[in-house]
Amino acid sequence: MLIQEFCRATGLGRDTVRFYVKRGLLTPAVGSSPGNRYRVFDEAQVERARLIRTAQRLGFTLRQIGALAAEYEHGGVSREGRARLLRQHLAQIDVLAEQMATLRAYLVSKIGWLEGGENGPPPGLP
Amino acid sequence: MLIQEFCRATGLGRDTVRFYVKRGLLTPAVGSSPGNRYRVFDEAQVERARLIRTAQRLGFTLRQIGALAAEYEHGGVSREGRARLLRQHLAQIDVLAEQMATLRAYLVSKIGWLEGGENGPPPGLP
DNA sequence: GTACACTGTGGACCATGGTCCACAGTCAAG
DNA sequence: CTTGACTGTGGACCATGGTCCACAGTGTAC
Repeated sequence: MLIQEFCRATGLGRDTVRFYVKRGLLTPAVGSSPGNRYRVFDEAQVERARLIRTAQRLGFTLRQIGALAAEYEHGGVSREGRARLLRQHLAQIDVLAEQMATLRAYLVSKIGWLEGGENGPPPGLP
Repeated sequence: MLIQEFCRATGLGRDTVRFYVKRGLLTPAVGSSPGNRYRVFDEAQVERARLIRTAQRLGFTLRQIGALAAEYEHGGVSREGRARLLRQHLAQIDVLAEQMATLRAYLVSKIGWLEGGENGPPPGLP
């Protein structure tokens, strides 16, 4: 598929896709026919775009995602190196999860307090 | 406490604190003695700074955090309005949690695959 | 072959969230 | 009363992650 259809498939903008390609996050084939330089995307690229967006929402930078995506595509790193890289990402996610749980618990208790007529003291951050 | 001690207490930089104050995220008293304009921070501000950093790591923008922080300080919104605001944040967190769980599961299975000698096909993103 | 949609490129521009710097006032210690 | 640490201000600068634009080539339909 060409860029427009890829944009529809992924929800990304044309310029965002160009930006990701420039960063090496997406690696479409180039030249749908000899003579042009149209980028040609396949399903693997669509899947990769989804991975990028997910990781991004989790607070990973495009730089980090580049490493993760390269791994995802079986980049030339050693098996141990790749596993170590993934464990780093995992640790990052687990830290995030803990903080998220904390903030979530705070929000839940605060909502309960607000809706319960504000009895007692307002809950504080743990 | 003055800004330097506040920075030590929160791990923020001087300029970052100034930046947050400008944005209204932190609201120190001004004037430790008549004649100066030194910002005076208390424990509530330290706690607030922690809330800001946590929320920020979870992907909230400073703009959103401003609203949350105002709520935290019992800003002048109605009880229903405040509860609604908090539920929005909660929903945002829950979406994030789901995506996080997905990516986490992918990472775990991929690590297992790498460490198990790469038997079978590489796990795909769910 | 002309029109029109689609594609490419390079570069300018933008918002966010800081970070750095020069310069000036404040204040406690000696 | 000077020195040095600390504070304030305004403004320049930076990285990240886009977004917009003008201009030019491509491809298809008429």
